[in-house]
Amino acid sequence: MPELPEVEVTRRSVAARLRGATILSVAMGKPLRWPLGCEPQALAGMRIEELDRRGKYLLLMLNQGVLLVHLGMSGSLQLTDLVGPGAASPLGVHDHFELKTSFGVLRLHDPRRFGAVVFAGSLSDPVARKLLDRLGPEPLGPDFTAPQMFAAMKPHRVAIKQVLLAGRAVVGVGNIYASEVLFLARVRPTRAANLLTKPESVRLHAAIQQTLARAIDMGGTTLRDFHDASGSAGLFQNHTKVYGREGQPCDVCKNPVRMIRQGQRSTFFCSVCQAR
DNA sequence: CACGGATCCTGATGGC
DNA sequence: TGCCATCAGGATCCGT
Repeated sequence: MPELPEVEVTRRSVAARLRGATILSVAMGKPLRWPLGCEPQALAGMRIEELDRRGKYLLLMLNQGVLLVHLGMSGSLQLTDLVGPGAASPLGVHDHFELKTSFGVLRLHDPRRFGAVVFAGSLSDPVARKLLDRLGPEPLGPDFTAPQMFAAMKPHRVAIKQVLLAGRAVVGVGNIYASEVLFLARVRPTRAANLLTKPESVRLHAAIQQTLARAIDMGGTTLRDFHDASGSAGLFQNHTKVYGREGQPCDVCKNPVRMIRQGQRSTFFCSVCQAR
């Protein structure tokens, strides 16, 4: 499910309510992608000082460490009251991690369990660095520039869409937004990354920033089950130009949108608007 | 290093 | 209705 916009929407929906909360207890369901890395109850008593994000990782900054939360393909967070009418019910079959805090109950719901919650002593801890070090620049941050992205494409002769997904040239662009961004930039997804021209890299850079920012503003993309921590669905799925629109007329030229497979993932594009 | 493919897991969907 | 194959928003690991 979640690409960068969905994680950011999740972060925003949780941050204001959990900042300053003290962890009271921890409950776990089935194993996630990676082990937590500490005794669950060792988190009790720690305080959540800030909620940050790096790529698709949500970072719960604690006074004695950090929890790195990844939503995988099907994860979402839910935040409910600790007591009262809106209080959390017992853990469901797909609830695999729960933090009871003084300000509310935070749960990770993740049917496919590709998600993860990992504790590290700090962001410079090897545990955290192993996950974060390889990530490319933040698409909405100052390190992401058209020249930097152009240079990052140079070592790669594979299709540009796959390079976007790999997260080294820029982080956070997943399968939906990769198709959208390439359409907006008028670059064919199959183009060899190292053959991207400078003008194209300028267009692609702008398309990435614009598309992700817009998706965040719209609350992300809800295809089937994404919701922010308060339960609200996103709206961006109503505005995709190519993703999920195989056979439908292109917004710009009316030619049918095509679907191909690249690396076992679907790619959508317009063969006229994205001629090469 | 770069690349392609298998892999983790569950649920929805479509063909027969 | 059941059964089977395929596909789904991610990302790592392994062999070449």
